[in-house]
Amino acid sequence: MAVVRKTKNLQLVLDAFSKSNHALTAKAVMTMLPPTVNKTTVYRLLDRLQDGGELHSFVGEHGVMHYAKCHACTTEAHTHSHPHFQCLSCREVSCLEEEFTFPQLAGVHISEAQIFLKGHCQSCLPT
Amino acid sequence: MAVVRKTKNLQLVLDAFSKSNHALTAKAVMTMLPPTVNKTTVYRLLDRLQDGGELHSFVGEHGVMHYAKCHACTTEAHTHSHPHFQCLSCREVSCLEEEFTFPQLAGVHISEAQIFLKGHCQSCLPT
DNA sequence: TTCTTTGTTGCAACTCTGTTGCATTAACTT
DNA sequence: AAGTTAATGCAACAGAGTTGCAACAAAGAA
Repeated sequence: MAVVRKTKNLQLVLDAFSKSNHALTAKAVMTMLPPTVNKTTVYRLLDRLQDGGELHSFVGEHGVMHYAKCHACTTEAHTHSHPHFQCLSCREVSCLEEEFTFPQLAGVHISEAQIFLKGHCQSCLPT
Repeated sequence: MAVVRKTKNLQLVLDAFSKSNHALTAKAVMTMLPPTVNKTTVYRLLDRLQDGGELHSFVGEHGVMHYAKCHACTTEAHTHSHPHFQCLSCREVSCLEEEFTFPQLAGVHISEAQIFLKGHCQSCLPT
C-alpha cells in the first residue's frame, strides 16, 4: 500500500500553501518552488496531498485546476461543499467557509455541488 | 463591425443544439457535423453564436467548456445564473431553469455565480 | 450577371494544462 | 551498511483550445 514519504519537496509544497492562504494552481506552486523541481513532480505531489486529505481541488478560471488547504477534512470524510471565490480585481481564489446546502430540484436528485463565485474581495472593495 | 453571415455550418451547429437539448462540448458538436468541418471552424462558430446571444458557455467536467442554448437571453442581457447539472450515470449535462440567488457573504461582494451540480437525472433514477 | 468587398473556412503549427513510461535517485527498514 | 520501495526527472505524449495565413464564399455594388 502507498506509504507516503515525507520528502523535501512535499514539505515545500505544504509551505507554499501555508504562505499564501489562497488557492493555488499547479503553475503557481511551481513558481514558489526551486526551479529544479520538475512539473511532473508538482502534479504528483498535489495528487498525493489530495489523497492524504491535506488539500482539496476544484476547477477555477479557464477550467484550470486549483488546490487549497483542507480545514475540516479527514482522509475518510471530504466535505468540500463550500463555495470557492475569485476576486475579479486581484484574481486571487479562496475558499469561503459557509457550507452550502443546495435545494432539491424538480426531476433530479442532486448529490454534489460545485460553486464558484466571483466578485470583489475585502481588500479590493472601494470603501 | 462584425457582420455575422448565415453560413451552412452555422446552421448545422444550431441544428445540433436543437437536436440534443443538452449542453454540448466542442468535441461533441464536431461528431454531429460532417467530418469535413474543421475543429477551428467549430470553435469559431461556437464563439460567434455565443457573441450573438444564441448560446452560452460554462466550464463542465474536467474543466472542459460546454455550450448550451440560451432561452431568456438577448445580446445585451445574458443572465446565466442558473445552475448546470450533470447526471453521474448518463453523463449528460443540462441547464436547470431555477434562477439562483446567492447570499451576500461576509467580507466579499459577489457579482457572479457559477453553479455546477451533479447527481442523477430523472431517466437514470431508480424509480 | 459580374466585380468587389469582407466575412468564413481549412490547414498547420502552436500554447497550455496535465499525464505516462521508464530509468535513476533518495527515503525508510532491518 | 544493504535492501526495498517510494519519489523524482526527463522526454514524450494527449487533449482542449488558439493563431496566422492563404484560399474560399456570401452579400452588396455596378
